[in-house]
Amino acid sequence: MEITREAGLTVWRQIQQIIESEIRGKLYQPGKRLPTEAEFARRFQVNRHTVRRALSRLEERGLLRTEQGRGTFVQEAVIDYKVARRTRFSENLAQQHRAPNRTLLAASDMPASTEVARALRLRRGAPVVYLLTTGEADGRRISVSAHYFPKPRFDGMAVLVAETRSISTALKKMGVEEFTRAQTRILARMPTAEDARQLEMPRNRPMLVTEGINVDAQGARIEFSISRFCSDWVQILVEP
Amino acid sequence: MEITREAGLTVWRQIQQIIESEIRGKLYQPGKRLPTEAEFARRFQVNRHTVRRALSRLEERGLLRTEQGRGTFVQEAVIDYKVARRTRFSENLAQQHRAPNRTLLAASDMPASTEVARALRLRRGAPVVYLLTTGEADGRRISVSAHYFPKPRFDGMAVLVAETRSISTALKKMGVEEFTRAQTRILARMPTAEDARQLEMPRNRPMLVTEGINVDAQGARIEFSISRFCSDWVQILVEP
DNA sequence: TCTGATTTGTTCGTATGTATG
DNA sequence: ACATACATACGAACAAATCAG
Repeated sequence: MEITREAGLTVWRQIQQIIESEIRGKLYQPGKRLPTEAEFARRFQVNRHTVRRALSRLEERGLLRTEQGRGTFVQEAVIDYKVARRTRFSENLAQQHRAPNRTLLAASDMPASTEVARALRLRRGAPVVYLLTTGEADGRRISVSAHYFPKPRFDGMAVLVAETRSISTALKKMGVEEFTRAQTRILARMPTAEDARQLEMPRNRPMLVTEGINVDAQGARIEFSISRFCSDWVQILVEP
Repeated sequence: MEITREAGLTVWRQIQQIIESEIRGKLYQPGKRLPTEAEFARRFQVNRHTVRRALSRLEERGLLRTEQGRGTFVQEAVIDYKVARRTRFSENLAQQHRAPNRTLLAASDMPASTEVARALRLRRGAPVVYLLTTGEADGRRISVSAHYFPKPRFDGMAVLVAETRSISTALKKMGVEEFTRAQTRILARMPTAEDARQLEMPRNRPMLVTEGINVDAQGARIEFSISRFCSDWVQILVEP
């Protein structure tokens, strides 16, 4: 591949197309680091700015991800996290042929905060079961979630979730055959240091945060959850 | 939460982040008064000027509102942008008692890109009407959207949208009495320089991006739209 | 814990070609 | 022919994040 400076096409566009074809041709593997900007600049005999312009366009399009001080990486395929009336983490990912898994990081009883109380229609300070879990797909951590269940109805959730590695299976064992998602709020924010550590993501990439309320067949609120995703790996798909 | 004076981060930035996380964590309820500047100064062991600097930055970003002689209040500015089967920008905001408006920034005919063609079920390169609009609430710009409509069915949309200042009203005048949202994809990313300029937001705050497909009563795809929001102002609320 | 090397991110300035009126 | 505006490209320097020793 050669860069020409006479043709109508600008230099940075030619470089963009070359790198893009090399990514699509799997010359650089997903998740792996690309050559540095300086190396590209040497290879194409251009200024680093010109390379940066090409890379930045590819980043906008989602083919690349750059991390300050670390390098430029080929973006792995994004996961569509479906949100619908009936949303189950494991079914969600199984449909996309990805191996799902849920791991319990922490569990405790605590009094409901104002936010949790309002979501579960409890009094502030009422006892709830708190679980902190991670969701994985193909062994990669894609979400960290806080779950709140009203006590005493859901005493013992922690043990069940740890055993079954699934919220929906644990709920079934607690006698909740069917549940649906009443409301989901979605927002974006930058990760705190702890968010970044838990999600194994860089601090300069945005997070998607979903706050969801699940209700049982009778309409009683059984779970409030706050899930955090790295937006580089996960998009949310809303389907009626 | 502790303030450190050694790290690279200035003291007022640390305070800003702590207060911001407390606001986002709903420790201070929207509309309610925050602790006084003097109380913050005591708590963080800093001068009141330092606290004021943190607060003033949060006010710039719209999270706070200060009133001389009364105190500092959490701004209830976050707009819930509802996404449901039947989503209308104007009804959406009218429900929240906010004055909605839509402004046409640009309009043209163009051939469908791969993405647009797939969304509208057209051949790549098929002619579409492209509109760039802004959505406003209470005079503040909250979204910038690109809309794509298939030609020739929606020839003349640009004029109608400019006149009616509403997509749904314009569609009605084109004979589309009823339409529903078939799918919505939601993602977060950092704004480009152009995004930031159009949304009047800083470069270091994340954006929420929604990609939506609308279909008419017969199920034909009539619109593909990509909307960008500043996540500081807007959250997305998914309701079945 | 500190230091230096590496890598990306940002901001200057300069020069050139092209399209427009 | 000239002025202006804009995008492209190069160069230098420094800031910020990361990482290995």
